[in-house]
Amino acid sequence: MNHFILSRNRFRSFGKKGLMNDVKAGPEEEWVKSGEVRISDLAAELGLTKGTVSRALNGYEDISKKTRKRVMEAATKRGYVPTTQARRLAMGLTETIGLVLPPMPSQPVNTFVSEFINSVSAALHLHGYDLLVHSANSEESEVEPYRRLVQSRKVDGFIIFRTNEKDPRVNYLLNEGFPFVTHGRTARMAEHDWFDIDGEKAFRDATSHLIKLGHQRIGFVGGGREFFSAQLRLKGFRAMLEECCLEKVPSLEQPGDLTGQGGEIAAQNLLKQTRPPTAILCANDATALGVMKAARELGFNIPEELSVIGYDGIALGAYIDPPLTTLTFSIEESGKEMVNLLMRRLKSPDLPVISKLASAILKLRGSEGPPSSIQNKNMENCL
Amino acid sequence: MNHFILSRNRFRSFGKKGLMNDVKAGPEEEWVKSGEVRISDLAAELGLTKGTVSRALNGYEDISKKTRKRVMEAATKRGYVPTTQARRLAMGLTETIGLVLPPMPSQPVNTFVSEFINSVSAALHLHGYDLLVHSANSEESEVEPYRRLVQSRKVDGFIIFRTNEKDPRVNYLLNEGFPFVTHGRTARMAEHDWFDIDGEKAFRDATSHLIKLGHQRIGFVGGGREFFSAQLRLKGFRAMLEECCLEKVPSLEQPGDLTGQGGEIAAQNLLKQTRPPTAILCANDATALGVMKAARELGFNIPEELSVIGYDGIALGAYIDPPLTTLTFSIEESGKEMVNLLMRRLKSPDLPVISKLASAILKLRGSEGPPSSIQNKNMENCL
DNA sequence: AACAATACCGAAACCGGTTTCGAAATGATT
DNA sequence: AATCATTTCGAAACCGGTTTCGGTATTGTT
Repeated sequence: MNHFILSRNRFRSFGKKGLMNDVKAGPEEEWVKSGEVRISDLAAELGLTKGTVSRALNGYEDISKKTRKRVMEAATKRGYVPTTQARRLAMGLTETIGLVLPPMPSQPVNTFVSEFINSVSAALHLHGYDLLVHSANSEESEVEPYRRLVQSRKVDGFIIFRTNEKDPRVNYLLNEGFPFVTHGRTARMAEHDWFDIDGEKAFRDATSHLIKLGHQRIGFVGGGREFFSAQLRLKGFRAMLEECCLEKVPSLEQPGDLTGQGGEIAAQNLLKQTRPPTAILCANDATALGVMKAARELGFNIPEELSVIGYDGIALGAYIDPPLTTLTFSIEESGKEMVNLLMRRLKSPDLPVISKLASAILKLRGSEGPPSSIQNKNMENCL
Repeated sequence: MNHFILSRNRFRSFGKKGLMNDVKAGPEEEWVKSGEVRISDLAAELGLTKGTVSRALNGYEDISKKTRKRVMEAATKRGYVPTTQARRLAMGLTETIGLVLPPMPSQPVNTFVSEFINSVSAALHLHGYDLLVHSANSEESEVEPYRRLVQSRKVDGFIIFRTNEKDPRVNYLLNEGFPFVTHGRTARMAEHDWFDIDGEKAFRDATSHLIKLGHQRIGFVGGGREFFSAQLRLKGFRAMLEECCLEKVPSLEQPGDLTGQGGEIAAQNLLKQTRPPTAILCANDATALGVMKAARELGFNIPEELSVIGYDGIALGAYIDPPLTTLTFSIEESGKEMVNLLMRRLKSPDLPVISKLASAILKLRGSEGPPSSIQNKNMENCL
C-alpha cells in the first residue's frame, strides 16, 4: 500500500528483459538464454494447450506416453523452467519457510546462527522449499515480523529458535493456527511441535564428570529466568548434586545473561567469596569465556585452580588457552530434524504434536581437571 | 517437474484453512482472522470493482478522495493485506534478493555470516524486499544454486560475498545480465557493482603500527591465491615494509587458508626458523587464533615474545588471553551499503557500475607490543 | 444552454501457471 | 457392427492481484 500518488500511465517495461547484453554467441550454438520461454510458448510450439503441457510435465496419468515424451524433450531443449510465482499462486502455497532472526545486539558468539541457517536451508531444499530470513527490528514487538509474514502470505510455516518459556511468538502462531516448529521447549510445548537438546541430561553429565574428578564446590552461571533452556540446565545441575549427596549452596548459583560480560560479572561474584568454587559450569560458551577472563584477572589458574565447562561447542573454544571443555551437539542434525517436523506438519496439519529430544555430548578439551586440594569426604556414599 | 505419476482428481483442500482452531473470541469482538479477505471481497463489499480498489490502495490519482477514503478504511477495518504472490506475478517481479551461503566446512569463526545476513535483511526490508537464503551443496558446481534461482525467477538480484579473483558466479551472472553486488572485488570488478573493505590500507596501517613499535622482522600469514582480498592485504603489508625501508623476506610470508588450522601450520613454519619473526600479521582472525595456539605450544609468550594481529574484529577476540588485536569494520554498514548499491541497480539497470570502499580500523586489544629486543638500526631513514 | 475538458470508475485483459470438466478418439466387448 | 469403457486432450475457469482503455458523470467555459 504505497501512499504516494502515481500518475495513471506510467512507464512500464514489458516483455523481454531490459538488457539483452551482447551474449557472446560462441562456437556452441544452442545457448539458451534462461527464463525466456513460457509454458504457452511451449504449448504453441507443440500444437498443444498449456493445460496439456502442464499436465504432461507434472506427471498426470491422462497423458499419452508419446505426448509426454514430446513435451519433456521440448521442455529440456528449450530450457523451460516454470515461473515460481505463477505456480505458487495457482497452487495456493508459497513453498517458503520463514526464519526470523532475533535481535542480536550484544550476542558475542553467533556462530550457531549461521550454521543453523545453513542446515535448515539445505534441509528445506530437499523438500523443494525456500528459506526466507527476516530480521527483527528491535523497536517493534517481537511478533510483528511474524504477523506481517503471515498476513502477506509470504510463508507457509516458521522455524523458531531461542524460545522463551512464555513466548509471544508461539502464542501468536498457535492462536492463528499457523504451522511452526521451535528449537527449544516452551510453556505450551504440549501444543506445538518442537525439537530440543536435552540440556538437563547434559548438565547432569557435566556435573557428574566434575564430581568424579573430585570437585565438591561447583558453581553454576545460568541465564535469566526467561531462558527456559538455561533453567533446564540448572535443573540438571541441581539434580546431579542431590544425587551425589552434595549440598546445594545458593550462593554458588549465579544468574547470567548468556553473554561474555554476564559471565565476567557472575564469575567475580563466585570467585570473590571466602570459599570460592573449584569448578564453574556455564550455561553457554559465551558465558564460559567471560568466566575464564574474569578468573584470569583474579589470578585463578585454569584448570589447576578452577575448572570451567561451557555449553554450545563453539569451534573457537578449541583455540583458546586452555581449550574450553564444553557440551556440544550437532547443529546440522538440529536443522534437519526441525525441517522434518515442519514438513510433516505442513503435509498433515491435524496430526498430533510430536517432539524430538537430542542429546549433547561432553567434549573434553582441557579447561577442567581435578581440584588442587582433593577432599573426598562424602564421596563414598555415592556412585 | 515431478516425475511421479499423479491421479487426475486428487484431493485438494480449497478455501478456508484446514484448522479453524477454537480462537478464544474474548471480550474484544472485532478479532480479525488474518489473511482471509481478498481484494474481490473488499470490492464486493464496497460496490466497486477490484480494479478500482487496487488503484485506490496504490495511490493512483484517478480516484476521488471520497472513494479512496472509503476503500482505505474498509481495508484497514477488514485487515486486508494483498497476497504477495499474486501481486508479484502481476507486477512481474519477485521483490526478493538471493544470498547463497558458501559451503562452510571447518570455518571456526562464522560470526560474520550471521551478522551480515542480519544487516542485509534489515536493509532490504526498508526497500520492501525479502531475503532468500540458499545453502550451497558442496557436491555440485558453485554456480548451480544461482542458475536455479535465476531460471525459476525466484529472485530479482543477488548479494554475493567471499568472492574470489576469478569467480564463476560473477561470470555467470554477468553473462546473464542479472543484477548483483559483491562483497569483495574480483578480476572483473570494472563490470559490476561491488563493496569492499580497503584491506590494503588496513594492512599498511597494521604494519606501520608494528614497525613503530620497533618490529623489524614481521611475518605474514595470508590466504591462498584464490582469495583476492587476502592478496590485497599481503600487498598492503609489502607496501608498508618497502616504504619503511625494511627488506622483504620471502620466508616470512606464509600462505594460509583463512582457517585456524592453516594458521597453526603457518605459525610453525615461521616460528621454527632460526630467526623467527617478532610479530605476525594474519589475514583473518581465525588464522590469528591458530597462530596464537601454535605460538603457545612452541613456548612463545604473547605479546612479549611475539605480537599477533588479526583481521575481522570478531567480538570473541576480546575474551581470549591476551585479547586479540585486530582490524575491524562495520558489518552493518557493509550490508546496508551493498543493499543500496543493489537497489540502485534494480531501479535503473543501465547506470554505470559503481563501487564503495570502506576502511577498517585497528582495534588495539593487547596481543601486540614492542619486541623484547629492540633493534632500531634502520628506523631513522623512515617516518 | 451548449460544448469541451476533466474527474472518476467499470470492464476486461493480463501475469503464468494449475486443475476441472467434458468431448472426441480410441480400444475392448459382445 | 453397435455399444460401452478407456485413453487422451482441448476449453475454460481459477489463483489474486495490476494495469489499460474507454465511457459516463461532473465540472468549467463562453
